[in-house]
Amino acid sequence: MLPAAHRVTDAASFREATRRGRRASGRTVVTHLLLEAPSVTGPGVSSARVGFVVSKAVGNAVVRNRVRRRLRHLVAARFDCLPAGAVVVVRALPAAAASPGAQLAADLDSCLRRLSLLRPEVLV
RNA sequence: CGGGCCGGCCGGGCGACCGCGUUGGACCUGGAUCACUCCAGGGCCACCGAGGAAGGUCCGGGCUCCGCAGAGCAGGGCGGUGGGUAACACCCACCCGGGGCAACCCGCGGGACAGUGCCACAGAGAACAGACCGCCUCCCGAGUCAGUAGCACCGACGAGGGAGGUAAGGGUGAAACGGUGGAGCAAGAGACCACCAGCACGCCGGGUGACCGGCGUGGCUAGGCAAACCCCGCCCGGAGCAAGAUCAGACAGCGCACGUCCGAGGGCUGCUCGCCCGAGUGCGCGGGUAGAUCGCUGGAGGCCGUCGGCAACGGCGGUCGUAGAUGGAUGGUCGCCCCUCCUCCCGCAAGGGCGGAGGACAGAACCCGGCCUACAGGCCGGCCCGUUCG
RNA sequence: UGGGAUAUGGUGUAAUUGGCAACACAGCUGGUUCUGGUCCAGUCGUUCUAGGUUCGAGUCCUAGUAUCCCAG
Repeated sequence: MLPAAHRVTDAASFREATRRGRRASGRTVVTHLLLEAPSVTGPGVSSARVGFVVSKAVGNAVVRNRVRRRLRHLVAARFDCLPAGAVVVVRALPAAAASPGAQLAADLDSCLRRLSLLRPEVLV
């Protein structure tokens, strides 16, 4: 899926990515991208890292877990397109709770394309 | 066959590909070390990987720390009886009260002669009862009748008023100081009698007990609310795994107040006492860190058999023992089967077929025992009532 | 994790010891006016839900639901 080493796990990175990064939003997700963040990226970390935000407004614990797991699978399939050192934060909107996996994939691709991360031939 | 009551259990299955986490194994790379070996990273292989409620966090414990927690008051909880349990506000059995034809269900179910308080409206009267209508006796008495030729006296009736008697009846209310019948009386009344209901006391019998049954005596009647204050009995030290322990790492102090055995401040929830620690502490401003490891999963454990017990449960024997994340793993995409529903088609019907949709509630975070709440669908067992047949 | 508070027409708030659910604004209907406004009258409630105590519950008790706040 997505190994733990490629996850964003500290609050500072989340804050930097959501405040200073570029943003693209769809119907079900909002994607933040921060390229080459030296203040939060350590010297040994070279690959990209991804974090997820699924708030309580999305649903109860079961729904939130399901949304996050689907997004992790979708991001893992597109992980090679992310540049090294990038910090990506994917935030789920309440509409993501009732959406099927294909809808989430389309929205995520739309966001990544507008952030110029995805080549057209990779699109589903 | 129809309706109902109770208890127990499951809560999708199989397969393919791609993934995630813990643990273990061999291998590779790097580092430490004379070495044994250890640490970090990487891909590979193997095992395992959510629930009956994991949920709400409402109770009870274990565990950890608070110098092992003392007394009184306050505070909180519980409340029929007996048992079970580590403990409980839980469970089982029984008693009492209520509901149901029944199986069965429901009940915060101690005390109202220790005290204080409340019982609106209506009603005469609502808590040491009361007297509106009514009924009865006596007195006064407009007047009427009778009587007389007429009037008066005497006699009968009598609107109305007064003095008393009475509480059976009416009416109010959630609740009105026993019910029915008799005897009695001017009218009436437990003032009296019989039966019934209920209360108190005594004796006898049964039960561990709550309590139940019987007999006798008494006085004839004693309202409800303690989920109002309260009284009685029993129980409760505080905090919580962000407890707590170890390692690594960072920084910067300054001002004010009190104090160093005439003791600041702190611990024992709050107050008082008492005990203990005690040389620094409190407040304000400013600065720094919030990383790793342990705790961390074997526990009052599950299942089977047997014995004791009505049961909850307990004794003994055997057997199984496999989640441990930390921005938080346990998944994603499909195929087949199963169940339900819908459209259409075939068929007299039972039913069959193509296609489509749906399959609940819900995610471990220290661990147990309960309670409560949510839940598609399904399985098993026992019992009651009614109808029909034998 | 521990502690606390609230829920009443559409909205914001009341209701003394348990005893007729009140007020303002908004909405709707009707009247007044040539029309609109103003004004007048009327209308609008599972007192968050369920159960219980009581003759009687917005109030008392128990359980639940939702929202908010505080401490670490």
